[in-house]
Amino acid sequence: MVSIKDVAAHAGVSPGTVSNVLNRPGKVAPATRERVEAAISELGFVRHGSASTLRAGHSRTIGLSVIDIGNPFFTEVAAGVEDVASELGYAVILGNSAGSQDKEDRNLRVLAEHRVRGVLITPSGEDPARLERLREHGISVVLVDHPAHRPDQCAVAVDDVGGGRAAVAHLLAKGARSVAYVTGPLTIRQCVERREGASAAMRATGLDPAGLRVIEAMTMTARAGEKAAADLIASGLPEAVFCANDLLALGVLRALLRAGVRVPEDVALMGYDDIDFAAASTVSLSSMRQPTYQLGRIATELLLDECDNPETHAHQHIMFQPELFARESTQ
Amino acid sequence: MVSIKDVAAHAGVSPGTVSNVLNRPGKVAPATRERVEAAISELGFVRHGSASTLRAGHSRTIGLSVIDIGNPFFTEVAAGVEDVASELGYAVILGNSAGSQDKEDRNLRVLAEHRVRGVLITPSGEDPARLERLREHGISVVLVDHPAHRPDQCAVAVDDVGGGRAAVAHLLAKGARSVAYVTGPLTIRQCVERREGASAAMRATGLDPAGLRVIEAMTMTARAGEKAAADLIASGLPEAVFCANDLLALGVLRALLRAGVRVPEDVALMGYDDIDFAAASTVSLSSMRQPTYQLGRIATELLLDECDNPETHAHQHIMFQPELFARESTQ
DNA sequence: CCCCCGCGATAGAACGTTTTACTTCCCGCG
DNA sequence: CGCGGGAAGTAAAACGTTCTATCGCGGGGG
Repeated sequence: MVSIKDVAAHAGVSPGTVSNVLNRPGKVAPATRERVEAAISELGFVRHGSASTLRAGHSRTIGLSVIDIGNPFFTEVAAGVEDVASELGYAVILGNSAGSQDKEDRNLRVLAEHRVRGVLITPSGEDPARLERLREHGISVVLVDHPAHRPDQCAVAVDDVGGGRAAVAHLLAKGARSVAYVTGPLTIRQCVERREGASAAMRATGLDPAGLRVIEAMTMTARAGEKAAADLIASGLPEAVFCANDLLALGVLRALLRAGVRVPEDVALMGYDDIDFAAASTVSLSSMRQPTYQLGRIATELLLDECDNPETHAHQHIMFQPELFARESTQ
Repeated sequence: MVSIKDVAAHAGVSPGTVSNVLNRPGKVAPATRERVEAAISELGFVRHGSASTLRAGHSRTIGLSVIDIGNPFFTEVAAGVEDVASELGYAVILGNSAGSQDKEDRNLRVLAEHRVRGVLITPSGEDPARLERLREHGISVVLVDHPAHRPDQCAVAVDDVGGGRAAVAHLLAKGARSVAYVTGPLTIRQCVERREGASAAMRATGLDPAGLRVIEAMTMTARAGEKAAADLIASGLPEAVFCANDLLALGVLRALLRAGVRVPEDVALMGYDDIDFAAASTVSLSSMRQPTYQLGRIATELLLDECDNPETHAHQHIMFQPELFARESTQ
């Protein structure tokens, strides 16, 4: 294994100079720099990142912890993160919490051990303490798709209450009077806030928000949506169904159609996230679009700014508004 | 920042003993072990992974390099990888090559710098030399969704020629005589092999394989599929369209329907991968299913076996057969 | 002519672990 | 009673960088 010393010997300079070529090429005379660079490529040297991290006290790696990597929503976020990170020469360690706090904890521990420069996280629960521990270890944290826990922290979020309200307002405007809300675990903030928005919309129309029928699925997947639809069918269909995300909605749609229920004639249906597949489904799905890719990009830019320019960095709380796309499922 | 020395001092032992507690708890007397463990949790110590990697010579991290993280196919693979890795205490660094060799090179360099234990890769081109360089640095490589370059290497693949043949044979059996193949870049092996399979199927039915109309898209996305469909419509529709993946097929489907072309009456349509959304689309999509999650799981198991048991490890070349699912789009 | 300054490069310590060789202690056996 | 040997723990070197202090050198100002 060729190290910086071998390169130094081969180029007839000291290891320190090689390090300078690597890290601040401006500080070294052009002639020697070229000699060192020649030696580097000749010997096929690649820097030992761990040694560098150990000595320098920080790495060029960030962590990304998401709730469900199988969800196109997070995939798009991840794409935004990856793009920015790789532009700035950072690597991304991916952690999938799959909605489990345990798994999230394990992932965060791995990230802490790696001394990542910072962490982007969509927390799966509401326990800021775990994130505090990261900050104590000098790891910056930016919340993604989640409002800030505290002022001295960046966060990039989308207005979920507003989104839930707009979605259900739309359903009510189409004439529905009974609405069901198919949601993921109510430990997930997004699910809770979208429900609040839904209730608010009902209240605003003069309906009793207690009439909102809530079906809580264990996971936010199409399969879980199918099961939820079976429940709905068994216990009497509402006039409209609002789902906490598109995966659930697609599952509900599939199960309803299979049972001979017509959408939107018998039941109107709204999803959330406006994933690419929403518009392509059997009955194209009305949904709330969020700026996913941008969410990832901006969060990463904030994080890396916080890491690279700690003194000039200004913490920001960014809140996007989701956008309603009405399609066949709510005609 | 609390180090192993602080823990040692706090527990009244030497740093070496703390290291032993961490790495081979069996070697240390129960009483001292407890004392050390108490100190660890009391001080909130977390091991410095880089120092550990530096000294031990290897890390507990693997790299995963995929062609398109936006494609549910790869997402499912990644889920399989992540599950196995996290079960065995490994972290995963994700790299998205987005089909670009440059980006893939950059990602591999980052992985090499991190001295990852091994790399799982779906190569986006056919240049084994880059992977050789990794192996020279002592990094094991397992190919995912790609046959092995060499015997002393693990690989987990799916029979793409067979899949392409089965898909087109199905279209021909449904009565189509003219077939178009909508594919991604023909630098991607999967695209090439599925075309070969398609040609073989035509030959087997007594048709001239040169009659297979090939439309090459720059990316394998729904958007690219829509554009390809526009081309098809402009230049005269075939009786059947076979797409190199479901994303392309969904795009083609969307564009065809929008143009008033009926599927399958006017044009039969086949996708590939059988992503979850294939069955849920406007006209449910016939497709070739591949064991994606298993692909990721098995590849990771092979990789970690190779890393952890280098002497007993037997290299394997695994080849799965894809499975045809016929749905409305080819009725 | 000498002193000082800055540029370019160097020597060597330091980062936090793991590992090897070594010490100490105690037990059992001849 | 002495000796061998295992168990438990320690001291110190080593891993490959980065960084701080330092040095030599040439040039410009006093």
